[in-house]
Amino acid sequence: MLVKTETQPGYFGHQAASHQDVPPVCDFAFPGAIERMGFTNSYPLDTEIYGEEEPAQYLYKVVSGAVRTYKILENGRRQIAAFYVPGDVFGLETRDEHALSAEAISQSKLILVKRRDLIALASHDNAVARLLWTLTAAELRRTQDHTLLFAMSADQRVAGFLLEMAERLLTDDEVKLPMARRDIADYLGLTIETVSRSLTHLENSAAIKIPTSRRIQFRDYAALGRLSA
Amino acid sequence: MLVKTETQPGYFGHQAASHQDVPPVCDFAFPGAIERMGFTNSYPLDTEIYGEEEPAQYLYKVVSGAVRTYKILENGRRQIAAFYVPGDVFGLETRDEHALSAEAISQSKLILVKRRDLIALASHDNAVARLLWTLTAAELRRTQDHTLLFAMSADQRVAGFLLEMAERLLTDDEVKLPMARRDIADYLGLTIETVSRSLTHLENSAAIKIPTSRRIQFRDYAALGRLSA
DNA sequence: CGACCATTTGATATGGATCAAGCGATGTGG
DNA sequence: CCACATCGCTTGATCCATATCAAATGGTCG
Repeated sequence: MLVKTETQPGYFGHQAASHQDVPPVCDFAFPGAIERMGFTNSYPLDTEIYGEEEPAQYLYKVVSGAVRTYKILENGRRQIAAFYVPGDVFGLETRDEHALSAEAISQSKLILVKRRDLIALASHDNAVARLLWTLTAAELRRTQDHTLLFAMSADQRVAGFLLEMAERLLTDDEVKLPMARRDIADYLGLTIETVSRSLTHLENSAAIKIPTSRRIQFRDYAALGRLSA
Repeated sequence: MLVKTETQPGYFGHQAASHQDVPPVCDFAFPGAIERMGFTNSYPLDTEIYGEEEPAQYLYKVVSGAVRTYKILENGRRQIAAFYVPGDVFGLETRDEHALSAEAISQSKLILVKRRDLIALASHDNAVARLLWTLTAAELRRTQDHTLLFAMSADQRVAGFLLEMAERLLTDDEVKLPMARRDIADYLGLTIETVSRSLTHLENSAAIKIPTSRRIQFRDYAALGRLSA
């Protein structure tokens, strides 16, 4: 549960099908009709998508690549709030200005939809209004789960992080991490050294295997789950 | 910004007045018409309002007293997610089950509104739909700010916490804390001893004065702000 | 092949946890 | 009204997980 995230609409069961009459362009979380209101844009590695306190003009959906949102604290530390991978939606701000900055972690292709248009649409299309709510709610859930990680030890945080990534990126019992150790460290509130050591612990305890630093093979979910608990 | 929270509707300026035609029973965050759909209930000190994984039946607004939401981790630690004081709304869950438990921190009076009724209303009243979204968004913002605290030192977390409380509870340069040290510790991811020591540091540095353990007088906001930064 | 940068590994330092005592308010019974 | 128990908080002493500092390794790209 802790590492469960949910990007799909449909928390309210009977309402989930509200967009199914429109053939979806993408597999989930936001429907074709809305995507077609937007356009595609590409971002090279480590480029800014938007900055903190910039006006929030767009809602973004990841087509390919990956994105981090973060904030630089006055003490110089960077806290990463979330990672977004293909299918995820981000940038749906609640005020007119972004609370966080966003950067492409790797060469990324995004769909951008004008926030103003969406809000206007939501004011007479109830399904759109519900979608905006649902997306915000999913983000809230994800952020709450993130908070819980901070009550745990370094090894537990890393295990929890891996399970979160596995849920979103697993293919053939392996995850190709889109982010560097520094990003993982800044997401978990640890140093890169500690992240590295924790990964080594997990490998030594036969929970995972690390053929290369970006590839994590899952050997023993139960062990990871026990740790992340 | 870090400790800024916002319970009032109206992120979108021109939309904020959508409920003003109904005379509000309470001062802010959710309008009289909706409150009248609900009823009042009282909870003694330290009693459960709802438990994790219970069906989410109601939305709650604090009339008097105070509430904490939290989760008990498998390692036995309790992570407090948020505190709610008079005027605050909580319990607006995204799925059909609560993600967190809620308890009254002190003798509390709450207004309860049936979640199902609200969602039904939202499906044809656009202003209600926007309100639900706005409330969820405010909660997201609050949770994001909470996450940032974990990137800081103990003294900084405590200073940040005090500023957050000041924003919501300040009268005459003094805050009457509704919660015990243990609650503060579990909110900040520290021990009660460390919270106590940090408060002493802040008092020694003349930023605050602590006439009794529940009363905090603010002497030097700049110093607190500098710390919490 | 060689330079560069990310990652891992090693040695040491430290902030906050833990363990343990003291203190101060509140309440109870004599 | 005062001993005395209780409970929450503060203060003190020590320990430990993780940070920090430093070096070695390895993968990538010219």
